[in-house]
Amino acid sequence: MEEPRKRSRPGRAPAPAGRTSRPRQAEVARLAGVSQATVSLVLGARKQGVTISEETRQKVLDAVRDLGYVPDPAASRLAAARNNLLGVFSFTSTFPTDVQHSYYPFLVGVEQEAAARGYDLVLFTGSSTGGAGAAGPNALNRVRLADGCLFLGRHAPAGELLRLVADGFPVVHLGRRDELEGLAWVGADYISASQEVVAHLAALGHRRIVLVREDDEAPASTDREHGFLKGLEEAGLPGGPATVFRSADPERDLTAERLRGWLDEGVTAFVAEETDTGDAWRALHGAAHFVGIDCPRDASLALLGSPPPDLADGPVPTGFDVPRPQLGAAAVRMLAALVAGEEATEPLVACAFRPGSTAGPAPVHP
Amino acid sequence: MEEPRKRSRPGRAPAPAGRTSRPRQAEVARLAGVSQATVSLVLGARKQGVTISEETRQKVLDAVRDLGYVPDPAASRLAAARNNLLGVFSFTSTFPTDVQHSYYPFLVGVEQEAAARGYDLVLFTGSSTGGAGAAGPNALNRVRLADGCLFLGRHAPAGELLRLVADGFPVVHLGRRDELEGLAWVGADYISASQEVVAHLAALGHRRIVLVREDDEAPASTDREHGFLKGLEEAGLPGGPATVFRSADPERDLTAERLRGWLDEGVTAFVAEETDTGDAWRALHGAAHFVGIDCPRDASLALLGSPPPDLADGPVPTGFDVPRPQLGAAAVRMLAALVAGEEATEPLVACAFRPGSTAGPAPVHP
DNA sequence: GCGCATTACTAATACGCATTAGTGATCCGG
DNA sequence: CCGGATCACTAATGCGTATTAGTAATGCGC
Repeated sequence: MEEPRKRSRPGRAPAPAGRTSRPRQAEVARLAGVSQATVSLVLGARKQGVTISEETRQKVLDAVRDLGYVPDPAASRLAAARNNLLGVFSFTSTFPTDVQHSYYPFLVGVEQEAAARGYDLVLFTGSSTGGAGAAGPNALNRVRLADGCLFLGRHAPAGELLRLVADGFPVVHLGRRDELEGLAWVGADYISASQEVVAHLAALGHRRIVLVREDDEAPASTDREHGFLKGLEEAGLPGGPATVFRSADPERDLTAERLRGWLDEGVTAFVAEETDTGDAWRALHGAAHFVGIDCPRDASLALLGSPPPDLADGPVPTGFDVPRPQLGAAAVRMLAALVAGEEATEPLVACAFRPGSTAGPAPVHP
Repeated sequence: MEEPRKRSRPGRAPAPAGRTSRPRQAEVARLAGVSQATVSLVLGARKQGVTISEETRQKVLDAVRDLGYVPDPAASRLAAARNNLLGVFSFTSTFPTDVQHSYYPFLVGVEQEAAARGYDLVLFTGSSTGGAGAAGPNALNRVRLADGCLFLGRHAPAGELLRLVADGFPVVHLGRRDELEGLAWVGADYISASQEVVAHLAALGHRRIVLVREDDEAPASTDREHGFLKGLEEAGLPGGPATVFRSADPERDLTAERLRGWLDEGVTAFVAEETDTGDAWRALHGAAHFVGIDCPRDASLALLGSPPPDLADGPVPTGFDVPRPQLGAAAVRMLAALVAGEEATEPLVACAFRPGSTAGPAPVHP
């Protein structure tokens, strides 16, 4: 048989030359005259029952100082079975050249909340997927190296997302996505916010209000319409499809004639939804200006969201702000909950009403 | 006595409830009908002698795909391997509320270059906030989880940085930092760029040029002065301390009288350095405006950098642009080189000359 | 057809730390 | 003064991966 000599250790290559190896807990333990486990106990946040005498504690801490010991995060995280890493995946590049197109405002909240909870962030770039990551149908797999992952934008392929969810991997989508069964998400409460804007207009005396929206089926759009109609109903105002103007190209279809027609019919307030392009608001704003409306004297305007950058210099529109940093923070909270195996937290984040200066009392009609 | 049942395993807390754990190499191995070691061999970059049959290789790769296996970064690191993660650490929050103060332009380049090389980025958070991420003297230590780390801003504590370097951990500082022995950095070549601006002015016929700078010792400042003086010398113009106006508070000290004095002495061009606050340029710009100088007819102005945001709407200053995205990319290139055990790459990145509209031919003197 | 190479794997670690069962001591009540 | 409780620690193990020694199977030369 084999004689019991010590195996010439497999498992490790010699340490890279020239690299002064840092002290380990074992060295600290030797210097302090205790066991490695004791060192770990002293250094680790006190868990439960374990008690360490003050004397031992000091010996260990002294040794730690003398040797300049610092823990190896890889080992800690491996042993603790959690990496303290949250993924952030955006299908487009996280830092596009043009900051206007970035998720920056969300990331502000994401970073803050993650930091507050002791998580670091891993940024995955789905767009490139060059180098190591396979671009194939499994491009999303790489996110599994984190404890959970946040998805930004509506371009993440549904199939892969659901696969992750089905595997029990914690996933949170920033932006409503409830067509995907089981996918956790956080989103802004456009319904309540839109309703509130209508209530504001109604309180100012407006009886006939029209919503201008683009022609898509995104939840963000239908929610706003929903809230708009709910607001009308609450205020006891006439609702129905006639109060909603829907167009695939508002800048072309929202003509001066149409606007004058509405005014003649007694409409005194107009509400536009916010979209990627900002076209609805731009069209409304443009037509009102063209017709020569003195806003808010002749009529009131409101915007269900924030104005596009090119109109940022104009008067502040009455409406609401999407609290992007708070959305980011809420997403991290939910993700952290899922990672911890808890229930998902509240998905809806309230929008802040913005008084603005484009809405005023309804003009007294002759 | 106890019957020989399996020890109720110490060493591990039960996995968080309800969480199906990610697949490991062991699961892949079982599915493929091979050993864990084989999986590791197939996935790892082919080392030496080991050979794997194409058939086995495929079985393993199929199993990897089916299970969505991704290596655990902590385990990889612990086993002395790479994990394709580059750290990004900024002492201040990476995404401050005000995008103006962010490292965004650098990150554009960092992300691109990292993606191109197959690295993902880990954003180490909690630098500013006192979150769970520990503020202690070892706040920087967690970056060791990554293969290397990029540091932004000049607030990273020197001691800890040097400790990382001394331990052989790949570190690159974005921004010159050569007072720290052994620290690799990348920075903009302010010397050449400043020299070029002076050359441009000299070519326009200016014979007397004054530099306005703030009163600090940052390399970015001294480099600009150095390049300025070098430019004068090259052009055969009078140099010396008289051509440099140095003030801790330029807006107060750079008075209209002083400016008139210079003009009377025959100075026809003024150069300001760029600083965090932009005060030098603001003072110069303000005084020139106050004195009623028609720029560039009466005198030329130049800015060694970019104007502060509040002056972004004014005329484009002649000077140079700091190529922030390229700096980010260069930093990643250097970091990747260090991780691969190669020599550091070129640390200096050239700035782009910006013609602008504030410099013109020197006025003909009576 | 026997030794020696080569091929294609697997077994057995080691990495550094966290956790928990176990083990002497010491204390305490009755 | 004995059994149990408490205290203060240590031993043993596992986390998931990389590496290397070992091995069975096959090929090959002479």
